[in-house]
Amino acid sequence: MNRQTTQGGHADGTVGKALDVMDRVAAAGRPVRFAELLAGSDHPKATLYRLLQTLTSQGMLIYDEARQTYAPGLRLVRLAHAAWQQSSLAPIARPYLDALSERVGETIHLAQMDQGQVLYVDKRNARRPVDMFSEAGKIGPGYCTGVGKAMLAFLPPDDRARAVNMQSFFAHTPRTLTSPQALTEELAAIRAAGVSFDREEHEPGIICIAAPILSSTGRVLGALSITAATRRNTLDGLDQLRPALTETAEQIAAAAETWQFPD
Amino acid sequence: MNRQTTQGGHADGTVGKALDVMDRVAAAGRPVRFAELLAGSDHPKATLYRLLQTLTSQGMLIYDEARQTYAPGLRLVRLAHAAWQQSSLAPIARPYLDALSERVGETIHLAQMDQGQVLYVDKRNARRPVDMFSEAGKIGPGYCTGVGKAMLAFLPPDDRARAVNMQSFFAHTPRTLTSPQALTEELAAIRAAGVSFDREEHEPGIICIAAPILSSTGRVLGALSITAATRRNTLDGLDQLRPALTETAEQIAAAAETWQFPD
DNA sequence: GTCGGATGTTCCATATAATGAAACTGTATT
DNA sequence: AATACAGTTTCATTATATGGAACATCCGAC
Repeated sequence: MNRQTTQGGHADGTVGKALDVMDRVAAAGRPVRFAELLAGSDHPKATLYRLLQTLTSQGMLIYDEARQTYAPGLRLVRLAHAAWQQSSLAPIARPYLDALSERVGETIHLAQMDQGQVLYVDKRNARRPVDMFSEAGKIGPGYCTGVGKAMLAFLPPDDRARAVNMQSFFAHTPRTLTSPQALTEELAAIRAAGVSFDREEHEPGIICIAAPILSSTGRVLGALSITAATRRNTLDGLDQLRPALTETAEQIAAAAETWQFPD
Repeated sequence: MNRQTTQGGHADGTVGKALDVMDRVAAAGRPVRFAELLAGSDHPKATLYRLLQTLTSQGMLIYDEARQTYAPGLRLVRLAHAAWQQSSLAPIARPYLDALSERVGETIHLAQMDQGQVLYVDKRNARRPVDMFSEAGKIGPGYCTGVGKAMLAFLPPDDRARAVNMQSFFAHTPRTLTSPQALTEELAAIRAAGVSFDREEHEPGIICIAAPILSSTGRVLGALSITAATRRNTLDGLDQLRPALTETAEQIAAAAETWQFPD
């Protein structure tokens, strides 16, 4: 039950409206009926209808005639592959994630920031290395995850303030930080420490240590985390892995740098 | 060097044009400059320019000011996650792929058809991983891959004819089928056999056996393949795995069926 | 430094495509 | 049969996209 700020922003032109519809269909997480979308939208019936038709004919949505429902289309998967490969840290970070995974044996996440939210772009499981965006593409909240806080902490002040205000502050657990003030204080502490911890703030029993990935100019590129269950590890235990974590984060930052400026 | 038919189809409305631009940016496989896109597009400068601006402001593209290049944006990854989870066979097939992987130990691909092309939606690596790049979201040709031929073979005749005509018939290897006639004959043989083989038609040294995943009504849902390197296995060797392959394909089909019609 | 040429950006009258109220069709429900 | 509801189509109106051309900016060459 995750009430993220459902934006609504400045939808420029027809394309913006169409993409807004895409978002809503995707956000539903299951096939949706026309009426459902109509209820949640401020477009008139006919307009929404034609948008859906266009998107369907474009392969961005799939329409199930039998059940009269819309779902995101596979064309997206194709496009996203290109995005993942070119515009995410994942391909660059891959070998370093592999090495870190080998070294610490715990679950690892690589994340980036997208519109105030955490977007996971790669992952290593505690055991078998299922590579790929089965899990990548998943989003999470910024204010109560290790990677989210690590990235927020190192944003430029104004961006940070804006991002903090976009958070929902839903109390996922008793430990979740539920106010902008509390979060802002925490972020200052994280800047001082260089790493962030998730102290069961998102899911009970799940803790993590995370470090930002920063460019040489100090810009936030992403974040890296090591996750564990409280029954298998402790915050102190994770803190032992801090050198491995920050070292890897720096390697990824360096690799990204070379990639950005080849000659 | 993969010259797929670059479609050009019926781009309805502004949304269609915008998505066409997205495709071109994604197809480039690297950040592209305005001029490059302009050259490959039949839109006038100003039109293309505004389309790019809209897409960028929507997060569908990322614009690198320094290099003046466009690349697919991370918003896509978010949307695609939803598509992958809801509209692909991958989540349903996951346990069966795991089991098959355990059983045969070779590289496995799960694919679906998208606009005449093969879209890979999941994968398991071989125990001794062959160096082969294919990940979810990747696309491949229909006429010279095991999964592609398996799906084409079982399409309804008219769809099949249309799909066959959309192929590029580029000769990736000496063994590639390079004419619609040759492919059509092969597809008939595959229908009779129930499985297809890739006899180094796409990459030298890489062979595979593939089976279609068919709904109870005979509709093509996707295809499943087992891949190997010629230095480690033979077509006959792969044929030994046919029961495991077809069995898994049937299990996935059955699972998809239940998923489609829960009550 | 100045010129030439290419690349990227803005303008604005026009044409086109999106809009949405309302009418219509089909399918459940009583 | 009557009613309600979800989905689809119509069409005059309006907003939006269009694209030719002018403008700006960058960069290498002379």
